[in-house]
Amino acid sequence: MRVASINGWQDVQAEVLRRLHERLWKPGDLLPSEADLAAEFGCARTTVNRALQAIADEGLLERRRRGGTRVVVNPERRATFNIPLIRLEIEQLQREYGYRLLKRRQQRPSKAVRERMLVDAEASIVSLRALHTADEKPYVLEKRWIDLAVVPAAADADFSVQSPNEWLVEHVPFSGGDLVLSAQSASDEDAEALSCEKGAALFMAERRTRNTQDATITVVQLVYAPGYRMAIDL
Amino acid sequence: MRVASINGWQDVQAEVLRRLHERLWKPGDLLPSEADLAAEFGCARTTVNRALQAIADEGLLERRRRGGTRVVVNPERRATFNIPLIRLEIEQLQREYGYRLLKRRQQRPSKAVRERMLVDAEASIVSLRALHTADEKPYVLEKRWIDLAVVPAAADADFSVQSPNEWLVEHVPFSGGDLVLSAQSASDEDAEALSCEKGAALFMAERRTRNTQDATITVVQLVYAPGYRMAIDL
DNA sequence: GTTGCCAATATGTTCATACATATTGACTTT
DNA sequence: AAAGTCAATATGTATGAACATATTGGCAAC
Repeated sequence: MRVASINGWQDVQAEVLRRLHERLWKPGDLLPSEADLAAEFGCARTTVNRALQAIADEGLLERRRRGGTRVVVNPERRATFNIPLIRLEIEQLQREYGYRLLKRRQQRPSKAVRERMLVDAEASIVSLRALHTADEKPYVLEKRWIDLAVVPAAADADFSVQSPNEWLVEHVPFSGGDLVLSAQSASDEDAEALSCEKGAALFMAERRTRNTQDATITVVQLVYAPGYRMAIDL
Repeated sequence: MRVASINGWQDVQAEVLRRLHERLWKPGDLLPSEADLAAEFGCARTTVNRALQAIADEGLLERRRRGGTRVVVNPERRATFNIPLIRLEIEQLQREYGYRLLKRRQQRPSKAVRERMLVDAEASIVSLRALHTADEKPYVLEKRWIDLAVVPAAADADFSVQSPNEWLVEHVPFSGGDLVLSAQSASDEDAEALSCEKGAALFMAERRTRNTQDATITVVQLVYAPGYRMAIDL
């Protein structure tokens, strides 16, 4: 007997994963039915189901009713990573976190901002610039725009002590959004705020957050100081 | 009665999510026990369990035995994204995919490569440079190193017709790895291969792939042409 | 041959029950 | 007080049974 002892669904998952890695079941292959596997492993079909579901969620298996369970051909690696609060990210590096509000204006959106936020020209927007530092050194420049029509309370919020991100997390329920990562050359503004050369290669994350009614709450550009690396576990 | 009809676990999940978004249950709050919720929703505890597990997997709830289910304080947004084959990524943009092997050498690793691959100086490494094009224009420069001790077959593989990535996916079972995203200034080599200015800001993804024995199979640096944006759904 | 229908089948999901396990908190002992 | 003990409790998980649902493939009607 190959299988030492299959008790829980995690054991089933481990065994199935082993067979996948060993290429005993190759990409494109059809797996035995849940019932057969349950019989082989000596457990309930429910248990096998749980295990296969978990693997399918990871993207390694494809399951269809009546069609059975199939090994995915191009196992697209799916990475999941967290987007922490900047403060926590810095503190986790054992460095001292600092925050400074550089600029705050309330205005009509420019064309560029309108496109990013999907709002019209009459919208009232709070525009912010803030710098997060690690051990007194510039870590990331935060450029943020908040739609006052969606978050009226932002007009009176004091962003000089608490970063917009933390304020928003605390005060506004949000649901979805999207994230775009890119590389940008440092503009004059970036270079001054981050104390780096103009034209330096900067890592940028732009994030749009929507509420449950699908209205844009806020858009933020995080422009990191040169040398920043975003690590992701696979 | 607020709840129209709770049949399946997805309904329970939706209702719980609604209450989280509405801040009926605030960050830090303790939820009612599974049994209580099951009673309220008129379904089995198993069903509630399934729903809460799913939400916890998304990172919005924290569950501990005996401790109950708690709303996470800082709902770290967790993003999941796929890392497609470059060919598929380009084809999905409705552009014509092209591939060209620029250089191939078999050598001892340099110090930089040793650090990245965690191998010693006597290792035998296949070093590759390849260019992926979209509509004939440079899309991404692939710099790859393969450890022949781990993948002997790579010595005889013909990478002039098939990209290393696709060859590896087909021939080598792998399990884990890590990924680092960053911004880099274009080196002379980068500028020439990607037909861009030297010093331009380039988006780079560096990926290390390990096999089941935790040995480094391959390290790849993907240096994208200027303007590349990596989009991620949240 | 083409179309339409039906039965077989594999996964999806619910349910009640039972037991496992971690953790809390009260109570007891030192 | 401090430390140890133990029962109560909420989640974690297994099970068998049942029904739901999608999909396949064959058979029949046209």
